[in-house]
Amino acid sequence: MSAALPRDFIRQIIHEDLESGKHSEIVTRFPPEPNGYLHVGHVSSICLNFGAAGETGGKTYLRFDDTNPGKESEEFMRAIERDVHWLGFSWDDRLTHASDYFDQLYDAAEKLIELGVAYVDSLSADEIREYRGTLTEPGRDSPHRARSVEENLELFRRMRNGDFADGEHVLRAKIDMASPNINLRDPALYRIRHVHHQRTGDKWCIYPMYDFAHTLSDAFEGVTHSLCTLEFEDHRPLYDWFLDQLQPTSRPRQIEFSRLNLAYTITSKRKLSTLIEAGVVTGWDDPRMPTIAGMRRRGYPAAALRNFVMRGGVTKKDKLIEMAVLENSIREELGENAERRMAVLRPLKVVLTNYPDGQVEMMQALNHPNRPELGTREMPFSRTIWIERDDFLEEAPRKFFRLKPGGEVRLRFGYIIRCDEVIKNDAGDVIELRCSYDPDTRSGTQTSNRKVKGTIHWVSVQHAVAADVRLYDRLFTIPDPASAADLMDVVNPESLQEVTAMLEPSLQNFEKGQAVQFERLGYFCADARDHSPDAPVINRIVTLRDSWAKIERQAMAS
RNA sequence: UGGGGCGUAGCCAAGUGGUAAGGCAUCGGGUUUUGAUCCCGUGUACCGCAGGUUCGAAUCCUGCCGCCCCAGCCA
Repeated sequence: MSAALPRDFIRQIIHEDLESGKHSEIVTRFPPEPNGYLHVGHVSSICLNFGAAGETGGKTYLRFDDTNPGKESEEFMRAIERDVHWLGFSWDDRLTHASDYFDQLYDAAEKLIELGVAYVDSLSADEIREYRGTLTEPGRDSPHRARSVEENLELFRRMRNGDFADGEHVLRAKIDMASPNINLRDPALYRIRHVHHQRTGDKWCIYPMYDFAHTLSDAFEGVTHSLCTLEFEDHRPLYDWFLDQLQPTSRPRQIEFSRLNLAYTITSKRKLSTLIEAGVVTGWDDPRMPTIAGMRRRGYPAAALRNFVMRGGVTKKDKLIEMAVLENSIREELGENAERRMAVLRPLKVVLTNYPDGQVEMMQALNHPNRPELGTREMPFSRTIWIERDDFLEEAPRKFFRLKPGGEVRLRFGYIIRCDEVIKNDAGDVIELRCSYDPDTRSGTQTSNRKVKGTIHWVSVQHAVAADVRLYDRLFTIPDPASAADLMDVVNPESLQEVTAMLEPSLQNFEKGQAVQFERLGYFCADARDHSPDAPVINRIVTLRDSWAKIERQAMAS
């Protein structure tokens, strides 16, 4: 059991801390800023935080880092809660906000002033930038750096009371303007913002900065291990500085890990919203979006996502994971659990000339070839059926074992048919096939042990249900779209293709969100938003592995 | 030419001084009424490079190279 658990370096630290008695219970937190939707990258953080704590009987807070009103909203909070919950994690009563601690944070700020390690600066933002120096040159002390404790206290209180306009003053930590670590060059702690806050209303007009609020929120909640991404590594000395100065009863430890990047996608909230604003996608939950909401709507199972990030592990190395890994996790999950159905994406009509007109037979179809306990369903079979256009080739290569003139194929759960005649329109397009069926070859009967190399799927024309099927492909044309000068240059114009497909009648009651495999095509789900029984809208989750496509590719290459 | 990180096969990733797990991908093959699943098999990884310590190093030391992050009153 425990041997199956991942033992990445963070979990190792956690176990050591438990064994050494440093901690008796592990407490972590997932601290999103509610200024956008969660994406694949967050899945890894969520699974790490909730996973590492949960595995040891510890607990995890879902804490909204809502220190920048104006950019944050309730809508995003609700979406985040929904996503984390859907992923399979719960926080019980541990749903908190940085804003829950605004009073304590304010008190802590005054304490820093009293300690003489924080001061009110009255330089403008531009001046502060100038004084900060550069990566290679030290900064200079602000002329206001030497203000007395009393003056600082008075100024800071007046800041809180609303005596000043935005930007007039800022509270800064007094650390070291010459530090090689720029985060230590007197970072801002509080800024004036006369903005309504989504939770605290107009109570405050000064708001704490991330480093200050985050460190103390961790301490207030008794967080033992504060896990964050690599870009905050430089902030750790500041994190520790706050703890050293204020000596809270609980001392959390910050540990950084690398974020997860997925090939052909982006995980920048800013860029994601650009896509929405530009109309490239329909919203945060567009099935092409790498957001949790988008992936959920696309039909990716939560378990697949969890397995996917577990496989990647937790390290400090920059990574760009191939799509194939994600797709494999999805196929693995769906292959095991999704029931099978038949649907024809690009229909080609086939008339079985020797099949009695008007006759309908009910064929027994397995819901899952490897799991007989999932039962069977009936599929009506008749004289006229739809087959996939791709399953017929007039001039077929030797290895093509589907339908071709004079050739035979098995209709899955049906009969073996032979193509006798190809009917074309004036333009020369194949519009119909005339075939004959072999009555002795009905699936399930022992009357025929004839074997044909190919088996194709089909749907009876008179019983078919038409549906709008959305075929999705990667949103970008290059593996690392974030590296593009202009994102718009690398969006895949063919990320969405819509077709009118023909579904087997049992799909009449396809339910929103339900996922099935359309045999030989891939996994599909009824769109959670647009689908309805009389106007089915279906998303392609992922295709099946396609070794025929590979053979074709190889043929093309040679 | 400041500081902080990271470098093990195409992509991830174990490994913590004893002579390189695993997954995905690839390429073969078997089973198959989904060219799916499943099952076998398949990789000289100069462990970034160069020195050094050691009986012995991916693991320790030194130097070098490459990549990422930091100059928001964003998080």
